[in-house]
Amino acid sequence: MKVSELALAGGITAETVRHYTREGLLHPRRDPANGYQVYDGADVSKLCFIQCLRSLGCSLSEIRGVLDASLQKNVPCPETYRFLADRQPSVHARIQELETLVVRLEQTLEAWQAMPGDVPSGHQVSRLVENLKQPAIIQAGMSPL
Amino acid sequence: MKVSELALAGGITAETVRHYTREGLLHPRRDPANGYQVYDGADVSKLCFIQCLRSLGCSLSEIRGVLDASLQKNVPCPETYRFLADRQPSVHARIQELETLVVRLEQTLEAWQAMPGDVPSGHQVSRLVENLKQPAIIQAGMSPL
DNA sequence: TTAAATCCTTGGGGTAGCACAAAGGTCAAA
DNA sequence: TTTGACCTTTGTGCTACCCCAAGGATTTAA
Repeated sequence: MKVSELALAGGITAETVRHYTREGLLHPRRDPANGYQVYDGADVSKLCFIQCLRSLGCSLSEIRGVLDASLQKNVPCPETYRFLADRQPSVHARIQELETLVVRLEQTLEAWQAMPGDVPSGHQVSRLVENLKQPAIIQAGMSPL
Repeated sequence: MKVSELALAGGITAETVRHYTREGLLHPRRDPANGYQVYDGADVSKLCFIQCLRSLGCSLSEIRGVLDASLQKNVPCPETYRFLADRQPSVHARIQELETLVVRLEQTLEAWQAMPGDVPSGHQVSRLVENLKQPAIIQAGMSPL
């Protein structure tokens, strides 16, 4: 299969597939006839795995590491286990963070809606948004997870 | 207060404060004596607000928009309400996504641990990680939330 | 069969949200 | 007064992409 076919299967763009390939996450073979990059079914499931890890906050180089390790030993190795296990706390923390924020957000919006008048104005409203100005639960650098 | 003091108060780096200032999110006054950027208490709560919105997945330019609108009318305006309200679904979706992924992750790790032998190897393990290769629940472009 | 539309390639540039380093000015304590 | 920790601006680098253009290959439709 060609780039855009793999991209379609993985729900991403061909550009991103090319990017992953450039970064050494995918290893297509070359069609000698036309120089096209050729992927197979294994690359589709690899791509799903990549997307899971991306969504769990892993960088491309980390993912490359996991992929390379699994590939070398031809099986998911202890390093992969460690790596995945280490991810857990930060994912839980991120979920917690988002849940806290969404509650704050909802409180703010509800209070806003409950206010008399179509277009709430004045320092009434100012106090509502104060809710969203509370000190962040966010730890440095964790947000983009 | 100076950059690094504000940074400390907000739990971020001075570089990031400077970045936000360059991007027009913060508007410090200048100490004419030494050219230092001077911030006040309002900037601290502004910074908390910024971090909340960042954590909810807003870009700096979006945040600048909200901040400018609130500043112009001297009060959080309907646009701000709309903006915040529009955020809700994607935050819920992201929480859902992370929860699904974390369950998969835990299943994978539990199954891994339950396996006989200290260093699980062979195609036994391969099948475990297959769990993480299921088609992504992820919608294009939503992950970095 | 030939022309048009749609792929593919490489290459370069742009983006956000920072981090880091250089070169110089400032400030408070010893 | 000197040291060391701060501040300033400027500029470069990073990650994980996206978008565009030039030029070749392939597919499709007349």
